[in-house]
Amino acid sequence: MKYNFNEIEAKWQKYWSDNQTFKAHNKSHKPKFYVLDMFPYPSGAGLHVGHPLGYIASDIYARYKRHKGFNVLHPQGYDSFGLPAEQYAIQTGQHPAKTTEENIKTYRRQLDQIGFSFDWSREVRTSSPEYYKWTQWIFIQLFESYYCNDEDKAISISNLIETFNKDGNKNVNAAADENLELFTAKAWNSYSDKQKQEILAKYRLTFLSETEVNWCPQLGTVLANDEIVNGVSERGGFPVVRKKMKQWSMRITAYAQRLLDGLEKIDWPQPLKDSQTNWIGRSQGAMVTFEVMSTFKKEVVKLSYKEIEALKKLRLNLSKAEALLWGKLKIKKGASKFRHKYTLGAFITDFVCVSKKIIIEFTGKVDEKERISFFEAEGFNVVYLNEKEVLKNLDAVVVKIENTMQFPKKIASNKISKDKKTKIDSYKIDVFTTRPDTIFGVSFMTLAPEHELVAKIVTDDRKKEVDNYIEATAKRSERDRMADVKTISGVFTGAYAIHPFNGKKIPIWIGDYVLASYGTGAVMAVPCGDQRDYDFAKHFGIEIPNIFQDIDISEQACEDKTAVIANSDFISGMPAKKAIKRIIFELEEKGIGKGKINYRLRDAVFSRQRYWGEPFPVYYKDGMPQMIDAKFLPIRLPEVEKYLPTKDGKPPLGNATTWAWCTKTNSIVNNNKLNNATVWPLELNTMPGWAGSSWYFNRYMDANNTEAFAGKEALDYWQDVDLYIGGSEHATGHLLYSRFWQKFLFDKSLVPVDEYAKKLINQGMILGTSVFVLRSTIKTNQIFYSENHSEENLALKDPAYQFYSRDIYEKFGKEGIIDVSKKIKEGEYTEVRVPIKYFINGKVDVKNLIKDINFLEYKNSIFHTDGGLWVNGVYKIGNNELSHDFTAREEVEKMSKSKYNVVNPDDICEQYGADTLRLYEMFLGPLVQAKPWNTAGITGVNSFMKKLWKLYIVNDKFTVNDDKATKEELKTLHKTIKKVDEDIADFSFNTSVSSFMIAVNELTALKCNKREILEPLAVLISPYAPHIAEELWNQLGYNESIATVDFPIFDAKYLIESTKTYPISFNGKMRFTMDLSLDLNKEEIEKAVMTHEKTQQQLAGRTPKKVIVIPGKIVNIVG
RNA sequence: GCCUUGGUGGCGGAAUUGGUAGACGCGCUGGAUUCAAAAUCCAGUGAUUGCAAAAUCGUGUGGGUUCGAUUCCCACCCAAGGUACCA
Repeated sequence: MKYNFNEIEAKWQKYWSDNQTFKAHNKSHKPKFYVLDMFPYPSGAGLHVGHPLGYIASDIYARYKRHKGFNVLHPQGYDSFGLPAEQYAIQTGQHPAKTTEENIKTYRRQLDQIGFSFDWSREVRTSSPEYYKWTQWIFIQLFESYYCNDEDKAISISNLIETFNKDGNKNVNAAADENLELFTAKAWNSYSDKQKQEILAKYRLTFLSETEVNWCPQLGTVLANDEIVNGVSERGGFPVVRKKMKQWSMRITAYAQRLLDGLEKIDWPQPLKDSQTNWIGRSQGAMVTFEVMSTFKKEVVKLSYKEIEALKKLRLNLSKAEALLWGKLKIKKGASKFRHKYTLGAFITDFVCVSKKIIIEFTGKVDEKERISFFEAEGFNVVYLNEKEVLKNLDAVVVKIENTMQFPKKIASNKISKDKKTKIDSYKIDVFTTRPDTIFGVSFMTLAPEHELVAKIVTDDRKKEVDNYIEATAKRSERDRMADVKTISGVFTGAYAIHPFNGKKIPIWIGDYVLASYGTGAVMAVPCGDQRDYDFAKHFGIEIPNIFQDIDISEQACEDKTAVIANSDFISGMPAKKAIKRIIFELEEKGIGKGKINYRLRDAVFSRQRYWGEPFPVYYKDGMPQMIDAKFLPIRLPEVEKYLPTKDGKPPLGNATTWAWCTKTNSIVNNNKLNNATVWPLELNTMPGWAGSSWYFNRYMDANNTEAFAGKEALDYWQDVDLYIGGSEHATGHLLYSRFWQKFLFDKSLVPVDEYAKKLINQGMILGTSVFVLRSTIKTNQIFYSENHSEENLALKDPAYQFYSRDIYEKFGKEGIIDVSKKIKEGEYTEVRVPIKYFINGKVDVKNLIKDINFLEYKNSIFHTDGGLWVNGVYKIGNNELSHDFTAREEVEKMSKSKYNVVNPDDICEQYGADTLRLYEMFLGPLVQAKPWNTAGITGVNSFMKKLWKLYIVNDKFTVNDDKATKEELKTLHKTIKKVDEDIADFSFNTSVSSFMIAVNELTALKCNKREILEPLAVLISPYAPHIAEELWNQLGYNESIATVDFPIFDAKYLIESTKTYPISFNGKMRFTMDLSLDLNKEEIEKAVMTHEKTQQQLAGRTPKKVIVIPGKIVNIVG
């Protein structure tokens, strides 16, 4: 009987599966314990060695807890919607469902082969309709809810409607859009259904909003941030533009404070909590409004070139009603002459008769209010029309206009008009500051260069400089602008703001250290209190008033909050805290500001323009989104012919022919039935990757429930996750969004707890070796040889990329590839990752690389190898040994499919067995630390397994006997029990493996083959190496699985020592050791040490100044 | 820039509340076994000097606290991950 791991592992894996050993029960007298892994995305590359790292750790924990008497829930599933499957579908035309199914099969085989104790009866797949039915259901719940700030929780939108019916919205305190308008109950009840829906959307927890996306016209898709490198698409290098798109958003901002507060009660790693805290970005301060001085520019704002161009187009593109009306109005001459699309101020009017001061406008413009006040302030009479009435009775409309011209309505008195005028003419700058107490120290303001006001306030003489600066800024990334604190740059706009308290003129600058995306994109600069403002002021010679008492600011700003405020009118002499309160009070009194808590967190975009994701349960009636009744869920993903966006840029679902909602039959019907009455278009976006993963941990509790996302009884029993293991890269994605959803579900009383994971551990990632090859950035028709090749040139039919062996680059390319090709200049080449599997013995296997599915675009490329080159996949020149060699650069980085550097665990299982793989991955180092993958040490772990086996089975015979264990044997055992208990509690699995090795080494040396020792040892090791443990347990004579056998109990009595080997140090340096009884007291120890000959030898006649004796620890002789 | 984590032999990594630095494993060297190899077993293995006994140096760098520092404090350097704050 040899240690045949393949046989043993297969045997026990089958046993576990046949006997459902790890099935968790929703009813049990045992205490519950829920161990969860972040479920994997089933990519085509299969499981890599980085995945199991966390899974092995959690599996050890789960198995350990079973031994400790817990009812353990340890499930697994697949986050199976995602981009790679879709990308593959685009490339190969295969349905993502099909490839996903295949990939899952591979994953399952690989997971099974490592021997995880998952309860597979609870498997979930986010892409299965039975699962996403409930994702859609939760989405509907979010749509039907709003966040009430008074109750501090989400409640049903129907409550809100009731309030509107009774009181309008004046008393509503809810998380909502910024641009809310007040309305009365009367007004509410007079609104059309559409208007009501528009207002409610501003409150709902999920809503449609215009959001900017990265649009790549050439690829015809929206790109994720990490698909963009240096402003162009990673694939293909095409330009990317910012484009506005209507998308679903989640009002996560409503939960900002609770997400922050919740962090205090969960045991998650501090760095992870920090990044969530920073992501939410709470800062307390005040909003202050500064008025811009309007001493110049009485003239109306000029339109930019772009706007004029747009105007020309507008004039050509009249609506039917407009065209009809223009036909009537343009014939009027003289004082009654009308112009159309004429600009007044910053507004474009529909029609205007300047001499008679009449404006004719179609209703329904977004900025209608501002238009009215401006037009009226300018003394115009405005006639409002709607399209329908023009189309219906043109003549009546013309009569109406003529009447107005004859009997002009008296417009508001001059005085009010003037007031309004100043209001319109003067711009305002809102700033958020955490130090409103320093407001008297403001000596300039800085706007972000992209701030919308910049173009409006800049003076003519500064315009050119400002424009140049804006252009230069646009090229810099936000990261770059933030990180670079050394370069101080900015431009004065020529405009001034007015200090709200002392009326001083404050110059307005723009500077790229201010980001448009943060706060209001404007800063009130206080150079004496902020180092960056200080540096800016110094650099440009701006005044630096000192508002701190007895503080020298000649060298640097004072950012100390304890400084007392001075030279600040009514707050002089106050400490910061008091001054802040007073200023906020004054700001509120004057109506120019208020105390505010600002969050950096923004509402989360919840749409993707992709195929392979959850469809929304939404159809559009007259352009307004409608939820499909929950009883008709799931709304299944439709079939499409192509997974690319449609020609007119709609998401891939736009290709579906059966994708309309019939409200009569409540079913999905063919698009040709669309009738704008009973059949309406369905939503074309799909949900993002984080939708399905935001609640899956609840589904596992009751995975097969068809009546609810999970039954109440199951939810109440399992409550929450006791241990969650996963990577820290999900800190601000999955881990924040899922907390948000959980809190929402909690508010709706759908789950019993508002934090779903008590404890979380981040496993460190496994690093892999990536291989980079050099490629020209452009395709050329000519192939040029480097000097060691022939001199001839070849002309290609089609232009192709050129790849260069690293050695060629090293030899010739130090000053750029120019020396190699004589045409490809420096900077015109780039690095491309290639899969590690084509990197053999330090060389790239070009022949097979170009056949790879991901490299099809390089099929016809030219590869400059060390001794020749490949053209069109054929080897052209050179026939020596070197000629096929293609070298590349290696780099250690995160192991990931997208980096093509994954290593598959299958080979290791095959060669050494799953138990060895499990132990080895743990033995690599601390769980939480990142470490490079290297199989060098695996033989050591494998030989440990063999040694363990040999303790029980010698010469193929089971040799365990019932003799009494010796003191030493018991000591080894209990030492190990203690260590393993402690290590598991600390998640220090690597040291456990070491202590197993030590134990086995010691027991081997003692020739121990006693049941009293070897039985507990098998249990001890079973969480780590379950297959061998089961087999040994079976050999020991048990027919039941070892999985729930009680864990050995540590007994300290076996570790009691009578002597201690004392290290004897001289001036802190250990010189020799002495065995002494632990019964000795300080004096006795000192005496024994001092009389020892080695001590005398060390002292060489000197008398020690001091002797430090710590009984049981150390002796140190000083002198 | 800032935040987080980390920096210990040739390599992965150990080291209780400050108390014998380098456990355990790999690799390497030598030996046993073998016709030979694999496998297995035994011994050695931080560096320098030395026949040895032993000595000196050594946990990223420089300081400090202490009888004693990988561990605590200060300053700095490097690497990886993240990128929000300072408005």
